[in-house]
Amino acid sequence: MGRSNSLARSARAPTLVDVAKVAGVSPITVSRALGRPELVTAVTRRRVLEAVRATGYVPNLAAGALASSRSRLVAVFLPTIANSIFADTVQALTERLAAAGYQTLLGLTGYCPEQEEALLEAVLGRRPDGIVLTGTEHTQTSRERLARVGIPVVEAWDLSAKPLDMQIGFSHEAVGQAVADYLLGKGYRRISVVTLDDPRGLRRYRSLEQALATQGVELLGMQILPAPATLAVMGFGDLSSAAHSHPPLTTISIDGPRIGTAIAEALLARIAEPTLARQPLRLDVGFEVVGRGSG
Amino acid sequence: MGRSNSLARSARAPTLVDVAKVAGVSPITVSRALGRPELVTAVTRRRVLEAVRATGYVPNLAAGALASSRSRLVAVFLPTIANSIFADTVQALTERLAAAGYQTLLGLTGYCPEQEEALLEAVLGRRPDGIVLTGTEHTQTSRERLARVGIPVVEAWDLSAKPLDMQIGFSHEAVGQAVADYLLGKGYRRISVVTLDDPRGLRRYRSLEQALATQGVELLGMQILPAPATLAVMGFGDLSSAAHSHPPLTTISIDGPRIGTAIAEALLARIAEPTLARQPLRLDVGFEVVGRGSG
DNA sequence: CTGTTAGCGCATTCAG
DNA sequence: CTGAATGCGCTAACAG
Repeated sequence: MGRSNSLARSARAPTLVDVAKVAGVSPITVSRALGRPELVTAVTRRRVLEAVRATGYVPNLAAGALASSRSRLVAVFLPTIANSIFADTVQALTERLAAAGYQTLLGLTGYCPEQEEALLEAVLGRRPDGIVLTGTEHTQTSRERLARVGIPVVEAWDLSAKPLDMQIGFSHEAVGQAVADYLLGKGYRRISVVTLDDPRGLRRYRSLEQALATQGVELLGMQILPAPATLAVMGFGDLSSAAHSHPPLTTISIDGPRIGTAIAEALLARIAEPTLARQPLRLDVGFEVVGRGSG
Repeated sequence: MGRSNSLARSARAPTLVDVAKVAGVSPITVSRALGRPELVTAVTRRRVLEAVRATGYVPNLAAGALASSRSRLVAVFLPTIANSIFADTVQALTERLAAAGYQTLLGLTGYCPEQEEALLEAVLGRRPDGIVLTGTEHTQTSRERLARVGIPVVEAWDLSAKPLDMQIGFSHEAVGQAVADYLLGKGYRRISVVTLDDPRGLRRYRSLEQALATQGVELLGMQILPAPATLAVMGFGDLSSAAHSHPPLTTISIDGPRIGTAIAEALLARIAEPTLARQPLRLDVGFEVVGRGSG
């Protein structure tokens, strides 16, 4: 006893049983000391922790997941990682989840419901404890699968009439309306739209168009750009300084970190209270129109 | 038999055994039909697939991982999701991995080796088949753990003298040198630096400074910005159009997707050939200095 | 507060 | 080409 001190890649990773032997307790006590310390004496706990360090034990989460049917995994589906608008949210979300002992499974759907469906199929095999989707547009198959498996789901960044489970977002129609109000209020009448080819962008566009029409203003034109797009604004004199300053002329501002935290809290609550009936939750996190000099 | 047709959340998810019963074969045959179809008759395979659809079976990957000690999981550690410079790489990487049946575990380290270490500890419990790290700066503990567990590791976006395992990146010293050459060649002599507070940025800076010094040029000053930084450039006339055009005055261009694919290929190769001794691999993917009118 | 028993769902041996 | 037995490493029940 006591020759397991080298850095050599051991053929077999230490298990709970190994730790238990070293600590002189039963395997289940090790399990408890690690996972639910409050069920164990301070003394035994420290002995266990010592043995853990001595052995270099790292719990096998796959085994734990199988035995407990809790994977401690949350799947997060994003259209793309490139759109910085999700960055703050994902950051806050993963941080909060990590603090609660959960890990993040990343899925990239490319704004495509079919790709989302395929990804979902694969990810469900992991039995995640929660799933975060972007938007409210999903294939029928995805909807059925999600309804059947009963895993807590958050649809983020949007609100719709029939939530899968929980929704945390804002109304893109309201954004279009607010932009119209703002611009018309500033006296603008010659308005044009450039948007990414994504469902939420298009809905903002349609809402804006309609709101303008109500006031007798017609859009001068529009451009739909394919997914990874770059937009540059150039001009002379005041236009350029206005457009390039920060923030630009007008921005729709969203509290990304708050959304991320809200998503995490919602999921963790559902996970903690699985008996809770799946009563739809819709949280409108709102947005803000930030114009030059309005802040 | 034949009342399992509803969408009701069944108390128990169907297992291999359920599928086997429906298909009239043994469980192991179902396993093979799904995982290694070439070992099974076309006829039995289709019967199994039919049964899979009928039952709505989704393989439990945790059980599979436990039994086979292959998790089909790759952990990807990023400093932040906000830096778009990683976006292309991660996109290509996850796509390639997904195509090979692997899923991506996301870790955000915030440019902090200690946070990376904590994350690593947690993630190792998942027994990932591969790990992708950003950069070459890691705590001693992280290095030891990684050496011991023997999981294929790729350090991306940088090169160093002592690779953990595989490295795919470029020399940030070379970048600094190239930038110096470029700017001096253009006749610039009054040069200043703004960089994020990140190890690689600082190394580019130091290399640039030194390269300039060799030519008798001294930096006019420098600014180190804390992690999430926004930089705006404003001016009058030509300066503004030059600075705001796309690409800006000078850019260091990296082929993100290629790096992502290269990482995936390297990992998959190692995973497929685990008997292969851990011979360090260093792949320099290079970079390009793209200046206005140079392209 | 601790231990015993049992089984999570699957894939890897081996046989046939 | 298919099947039977066995165990991966852990935790949920119960008992003491």
